[in-house]
Amino acid sequence: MKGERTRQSILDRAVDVASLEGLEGLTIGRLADELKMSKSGLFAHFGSKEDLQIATIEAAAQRYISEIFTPVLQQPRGYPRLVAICDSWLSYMRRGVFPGGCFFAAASFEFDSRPGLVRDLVRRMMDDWIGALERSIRMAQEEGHLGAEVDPSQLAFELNALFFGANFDFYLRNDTNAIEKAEKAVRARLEGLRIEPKRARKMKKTA
Amino acid sequence: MKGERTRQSILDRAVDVASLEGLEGLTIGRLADELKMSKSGLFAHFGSKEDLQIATIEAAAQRYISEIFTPVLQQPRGYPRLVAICDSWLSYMRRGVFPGGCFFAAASFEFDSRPGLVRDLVRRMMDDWIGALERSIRMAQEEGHLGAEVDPSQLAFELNALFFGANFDFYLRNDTNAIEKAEKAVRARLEGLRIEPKRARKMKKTA
DNA sequence: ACATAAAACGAACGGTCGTGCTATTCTCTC
DNA sequence: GAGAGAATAGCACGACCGTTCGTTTTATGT
Repeated sequence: MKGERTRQSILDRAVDVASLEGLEGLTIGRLADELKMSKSGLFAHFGSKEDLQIATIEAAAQRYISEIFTPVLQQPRGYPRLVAICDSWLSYMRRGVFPGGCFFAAASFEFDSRPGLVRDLVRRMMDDWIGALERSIRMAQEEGHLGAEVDPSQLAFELNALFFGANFDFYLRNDTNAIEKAEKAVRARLEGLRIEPKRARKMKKTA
Repeated sequence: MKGERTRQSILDRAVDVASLEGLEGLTIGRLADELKMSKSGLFAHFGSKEDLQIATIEAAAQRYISEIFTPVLQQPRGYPRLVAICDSWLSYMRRGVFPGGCFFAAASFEFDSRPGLVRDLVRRMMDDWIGALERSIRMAQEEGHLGAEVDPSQLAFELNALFFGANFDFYLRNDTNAIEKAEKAVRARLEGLRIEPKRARKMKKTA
């Protein structure tokens, strides 16, 4: 099917444009021009602007997952994998996977008070992301690498905040040390909570 | 002058709308309808959309400053004032000073990769804000409340990130504990760096 | 190679955008 | 309270928005 290939190339570009101009700033005419196709030809792949936005978010999520999670799945469960996820996020920022900064940070702030299907999806995606962070924190607890008193939801909140902070400092303020600052804060926070390997006890229990 | 009063009422509304729909989503026609005046009558106060956006940002900054900074200036310099600023920010979030969440968090992520006068102004505003945070951290060092090894730019980065994180968690994820999470993280971070007044040491337990 | 279905196009629609211009209405000052 | 000047309204323009529809091109299966 040729259609599927075209659709994918549209979405690839749409993701980049949306990371730069926002999901609402993404327009069908402009996208069509950039891809040298007609507005109506492009439009036919989606049926509405909202559907295009939704498909764009889904495409961005695929990129996000494959850039951040796929590489760390081979890391050993627990603390090492948690650190790997954080490093992976910061590397994803450094590599400029989306030209306008983290797609989901931008979409989160763009749609945080705009009811509709798009907002609902953005929220679901971010719930998944925070949920994944929490899960990896819990795994580290189960492996005995983090104390049981650590609140996964609290720690996930803090780590995510530092990531968004890095995006802000890097893309708006053009602080070349933005990512190092986030890295430093993340490392200090995690190491402060870590149970040192020598004295680490294995406490494999399902919560 | 009547014009000045009208202009102010336009900007009051513009700030609210922009916090909800973004500075780009703010349109002259819609704003005129809401204020029951003509597009051209409203437009005449500014001369261009970009000027309206810039005036809106300046109006939002006034609100920001009067809601966050003015109340804390009577706090004693140093650690108490630094804590007061943080508390004040979180209270500002809790009170819903802008209906769509922190105006500047939204504007920061909307314009972080959109060259132009608007972006330049948003950036200057955020530089000022971070600068103010850094200054209050340095004051606390000068007063001997924080160790000299603390890097003001690093700490300001972290505090700001936690504030933005609260905005994200509260407005997109509707987490009613968002602000408490940020508060907890901020308090823990600051207390960890604090040099306890010699005579006033007391045991504190944190849940 | 041909029939058929999929994909892309071109033109047009009603709306809204930002922005001019001119005319009218209101508000201050004397 | 009248005249001057500021403030607002009315209307039109061109550009672009998302969307529809009928046509033409291109790809696919036999």
